[in-house]
Amino acid sequence: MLKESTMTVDIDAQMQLIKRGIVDLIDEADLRKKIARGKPLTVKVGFDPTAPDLHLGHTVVLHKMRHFQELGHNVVFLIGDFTGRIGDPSGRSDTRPPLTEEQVKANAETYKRQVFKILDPEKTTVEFNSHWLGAMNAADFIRLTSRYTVARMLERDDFEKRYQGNQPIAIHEFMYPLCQGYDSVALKADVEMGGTDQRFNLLVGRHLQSQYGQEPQCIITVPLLEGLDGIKKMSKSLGNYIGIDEPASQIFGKVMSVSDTLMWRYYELISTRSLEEIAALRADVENGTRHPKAVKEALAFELTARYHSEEAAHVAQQEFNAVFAKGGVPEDAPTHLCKNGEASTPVAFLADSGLTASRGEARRLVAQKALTIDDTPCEDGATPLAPGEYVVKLGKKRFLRLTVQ
RNA sequence: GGUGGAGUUCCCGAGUGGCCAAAGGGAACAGACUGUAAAUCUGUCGUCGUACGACUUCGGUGGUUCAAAUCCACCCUCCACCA
Repeated sequence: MLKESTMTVDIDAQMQLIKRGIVDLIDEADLRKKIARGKPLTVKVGFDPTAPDLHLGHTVVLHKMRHFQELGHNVVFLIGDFTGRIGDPSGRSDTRPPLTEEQVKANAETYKRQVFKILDPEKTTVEFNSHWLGAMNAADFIRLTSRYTVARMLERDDFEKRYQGNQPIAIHEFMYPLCQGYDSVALKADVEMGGTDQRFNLLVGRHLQSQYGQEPQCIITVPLLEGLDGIKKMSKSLGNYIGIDEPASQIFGKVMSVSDTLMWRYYELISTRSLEEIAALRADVENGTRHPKAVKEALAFELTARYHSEEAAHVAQQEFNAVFAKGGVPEDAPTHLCKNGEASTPVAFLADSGLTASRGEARRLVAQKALTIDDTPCEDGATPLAPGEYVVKLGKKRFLRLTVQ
């Protein structure tokens, strides 16, 4: 009896961590049952091999995977090399060119290097779904498709909308969820996770597993992290992302540019602080004990340190404050050389150095008082600079070290 | 296979022969205010020129015209309906 009650507490503790920041858990009772057996669970998450550059948006689910690892479970990092070749239907984007095996391998290596900044390599299995999907023949595949109905397929939100709105749905789009679901069968997954946009696909896996005589997986969805604009989801194509491979100064600076509202979202979803700690920070900001900027710096520091190192984060923080609070210049500012004094007018070197897209833009910005040379505002774009070295600042974010011979 | 519709500058979207580099909105950028936050105000937002200006652009190619994003022909792409 005593033993059983301590077990229950243990499960409660696990559930608390698992449930942090998630949107759906289907089905909670199921998950408790699975955990109660005391065997490590197989937790599966799929990734698209065409985009190996991870950004903070992807890390939401990676952190959740990490939570499972901390609780002693096994995590499968599944690279959807087979499904990736078919093309993601929900995006309705252009058909992606098929990847070669070398590309897939290279991308997989990139993935590993990146994800193990969060995941524990010891407790992570990397798999490729071409192993089992590629081995299927037509008969196998049609057998798979017989396990699901069109009506149920049309329950998916975007299919439903398109069907009702007389928008086309290609047949292969139905295959994508089936393949993904079959991955769960092949891996005998206990849990599958993904963004909220994946909910339907995850549920298909649950159904297929029971069709194939397995115990259905539990599914967990995590929120889609908003990008730097604070509105749209973080994505590379929208350009509102923070890549985890970016230089420390970039990560730090980008986090600092995020709005105060969004900062709390990042805290909840991608920082390792406890929820209590975050609530305390929020209370302090609200009653004026702490400055929101300081809280944001702490977040920027944490994230920069994770993807680089504490030292790098310190440097990035110092530089950030030197540059933006005191008007300094970043270390990695681009340089430009005007040979023999040629093209040394501001309009010319701004455009030639690539700081502006065109001379017209340079001219406009100068007219708008955006240009500072050696801390002196410059409104004259037409007068050549004398030979020497200059520090050029354009607006708040563009810098140039200029040498005129 | 047939019929009809659509393709405009980063995005959405006006524009049916000259007054169109092309309305409006969004995004973006700059300035003021700040904490490289938010909100707000102002301005900019094809290229080249200090500029009245010149040049390039409205899916592609060719044509009509003094003049085309706007008209015609063919082509490409996308979509809908019917089969």
